[in-house]
Amino acid sequence: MEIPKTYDPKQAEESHYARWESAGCFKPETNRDASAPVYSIAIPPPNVTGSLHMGHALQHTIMDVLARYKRMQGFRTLWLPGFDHAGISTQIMVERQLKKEQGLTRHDLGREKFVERVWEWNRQYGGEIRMQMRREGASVDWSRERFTLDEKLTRAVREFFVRCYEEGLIYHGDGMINWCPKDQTALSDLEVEKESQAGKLYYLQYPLKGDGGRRVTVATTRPETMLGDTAVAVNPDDERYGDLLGATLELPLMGREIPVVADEFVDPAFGTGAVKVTPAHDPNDYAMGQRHNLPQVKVIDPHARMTTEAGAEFEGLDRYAARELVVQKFEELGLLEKVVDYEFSITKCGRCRTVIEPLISTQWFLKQAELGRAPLELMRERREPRFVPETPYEKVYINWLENLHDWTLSRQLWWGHRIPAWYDEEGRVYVARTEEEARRQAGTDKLTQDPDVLDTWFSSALWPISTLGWPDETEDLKTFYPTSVLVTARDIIFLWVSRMMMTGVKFRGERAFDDVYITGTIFDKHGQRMSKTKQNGIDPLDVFDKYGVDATRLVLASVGSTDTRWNDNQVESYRNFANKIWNAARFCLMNSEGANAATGIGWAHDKDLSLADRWIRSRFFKTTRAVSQAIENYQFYEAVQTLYHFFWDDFCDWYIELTKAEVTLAEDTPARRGARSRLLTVLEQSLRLLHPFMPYITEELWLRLPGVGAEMLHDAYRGAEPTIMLTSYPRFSEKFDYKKIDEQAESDVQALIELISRVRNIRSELGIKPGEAVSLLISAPEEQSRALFETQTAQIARLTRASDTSVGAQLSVPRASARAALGNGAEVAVPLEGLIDFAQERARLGKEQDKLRGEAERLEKQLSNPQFVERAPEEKVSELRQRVADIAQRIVAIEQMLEALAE
RNA sequence: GCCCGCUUAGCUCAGUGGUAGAGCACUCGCUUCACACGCGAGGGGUCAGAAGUUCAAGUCUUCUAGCGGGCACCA
Repeated sequence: MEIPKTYDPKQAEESHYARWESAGCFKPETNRDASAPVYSIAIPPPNVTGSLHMGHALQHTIMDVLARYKRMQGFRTLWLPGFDHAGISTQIMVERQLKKEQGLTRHDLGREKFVERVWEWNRQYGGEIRMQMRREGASVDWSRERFTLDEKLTRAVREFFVRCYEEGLIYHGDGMINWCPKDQTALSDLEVEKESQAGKLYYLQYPLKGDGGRRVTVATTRPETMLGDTAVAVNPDDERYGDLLGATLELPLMGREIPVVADEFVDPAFGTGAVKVTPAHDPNDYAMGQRHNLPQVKVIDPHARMTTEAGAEFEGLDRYAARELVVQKFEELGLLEKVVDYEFSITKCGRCRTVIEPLISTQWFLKQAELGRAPLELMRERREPRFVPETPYEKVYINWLENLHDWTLSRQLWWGHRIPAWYDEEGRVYVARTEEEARRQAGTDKLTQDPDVLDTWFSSALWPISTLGWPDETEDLKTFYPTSVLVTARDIIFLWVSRMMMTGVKFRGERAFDDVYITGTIFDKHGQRMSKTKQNGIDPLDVFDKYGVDATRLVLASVGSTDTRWNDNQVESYRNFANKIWNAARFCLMNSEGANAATGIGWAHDKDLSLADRWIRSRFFKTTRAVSQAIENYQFYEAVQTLYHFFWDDFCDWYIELTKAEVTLAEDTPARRGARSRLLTVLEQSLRLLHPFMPYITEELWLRLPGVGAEMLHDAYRGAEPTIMLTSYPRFSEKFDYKKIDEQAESDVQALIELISRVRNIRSELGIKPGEAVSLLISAPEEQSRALFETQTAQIARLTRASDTSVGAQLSVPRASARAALGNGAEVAVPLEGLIDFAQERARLGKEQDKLRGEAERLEKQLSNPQFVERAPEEKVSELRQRVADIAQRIVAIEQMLEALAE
């Protein structure tokens, strides 16, 4: 079989996904075992706009590793894909495109045509993301793909809305909301961002009515809002203002009379201790206004321009122009006390970065605090869901649920779920699942539907249940809910995670997911957040092209839940690992004549197994156990490291090398066939272990192995096409497989490795050319190690490039030898007559002895501490004693070697 | 203001009480019949600092410094 020397990831990436997909490998129905346990994940639906970034690739890798792992274990596995309509951001992008290409606004087009255009956009970009996900190898069930605006999901949204309305959780009314003057819509508290900014604090003086010239000074960052002031508030305990309570001030520029009120909210230590109150344009002032029954004077309109109520001089002015004019007028009137530099935080629209204008507006609201109560109890009583990592996310989640505010649901947009509310000609509202139902309620068909749409996150909140068919009691819903894990980024714990828990608990009576895995953030190499505006993002597709999907997945799995700076070196090293796998398989395949991956080692017939076989089997099962535990505990870095070192160090560096002589025998003997088959079996099993992380290369190689076939599939997938993804994942059972862990074989091979390494060290340090053969004299006074070395002389000779190797209890060693002390009193000598520099060799041994003495000193100090001997566990103490004895023995051995070298 | 996280080899990061690790980078030697995306051998860390608990601390506690994050407030 011709196999290229270097692995080409593209070839494998193009070969397998379509086959897996068309064979139905991703569908849970492929699992024929009716009693199979269930594993399910609902993907965080990406926005259709734009393309996938590294954060998506990270989440998808984690989910795919879990899905493939569970699938191979025989779980009925569903990873459900889908997309989010992402109301505001999608609408903004299409509007931008419309402006750029045709110079039109959405209003020029009209609602219907505009929405049709957004659908068109979705069809175009959705395809791109599907392509990217296929490239990633994501084993999602495309037949169950969902979109938040699908008819069925829309039904779920209406059901959610109507039920909450009927229960009084949703209401229609006035409230102080975040308004984006550019996007012309209300926003929830979670869709706005605080930003700190350098600005000014203006000290304005308001004259007291009637009293000869007395003034009260208020401090403000927004002088233009004074036009809407309807009071000044002071703290009731503030003695400076005690006599002013109930007094009346004359509001400059407006001439309006406003009262001085007392309110606990006011902090006497801040500013002047007197606060101007603008109930119509500030959330805190709004609340104060309600407490004191103050009028609300709206002076700023939805375009952030001043209204008629702001007065003729200001009407129509932009808020910032009005600010300058107000300040100028105060200065002219001598009422501007001072202006100081001041850093404050400003609220901006999360999408367009426009400064938010708090406005009183009629909107739909959800009493989130009531919906949040059940999830909070679930967390407190049963600690569900389980957050990974637990800190800090569990606390973050709890804190959020404890402080819930009403959620502004309505958006003045066109792209999204239309609010299921209709108004009759008198303005009475009817909330219903359908227009017909609303008509029946109203007793008329002259109804107008509310023009607004719902916050995108309202439909997202239903994702785990709506995608499975809710409100219908579908088989999928019964089978796959609650989902097993949610894998997502930390910035949407409030926006999304908590809300899915609310709807899940409300409508299904239980958690939406068992676990919540929060991924880390990937920064650029300077530690900066990747962003489009900074143009410092790394496109996953570019990395796939450069290093291959499998290598990239290993990096992403290793990143897991830690924040990391992106580093190409890391990908390169895993690319090299993929190549290592490729070449190890290449070696096995080049030597596979007469062999079979299916029957080889059998893992059982001990009498046929060499020391190396027993050793690799033991290493393999320890690896299997460690990797499974790591995946179960979401310790992906640990899993990857374990696999990497097992494959590279144990399998390639030692097993292949130790068995090479037998595997490459010229004659086709039973011994050669057996060795080859065992080698193939280890490879085949290793590929299975690697498959969840590296789906492409493992499939590519697995299919080439002689002897693989449909009979190797997991019982649950009987009858399916042969593919590694449906084989059973190797497992280690403490009860049945404990005999496969062979500590004797492990310590024997460890001794062998030490011997070989010491000889190689001698060769290297003494500058003996690689081509130059040496002789080895191995003295092993203990029977057992002597037997070990005797049976392994061929391997020892091969790996140290020795021409002859003698083993004995106590061999006499020529003075001109380089020597090394080994365990169990053994030692190895390399006679080097004429090649050895005595001084250099003494120095080498001296260095080794110093190292050992340092360690012995430390250990003896510890052992001589009676407290340690008394209080430390006995096994610790005896372990230490044994080590000290071993080191002492080696020190003595080296001492003798040095004496023999003495002039 | 409250809460939280991080600080380990030049770089990116593992390591939740018992001999300080990996990859990359670095040094030396190798066209050794799977692989130079490789093989072999090396060098490199007072685990941010201080105090404490413990027989034993990178690991637990407290404090300090630097960096980062979340929440509240910001008139």
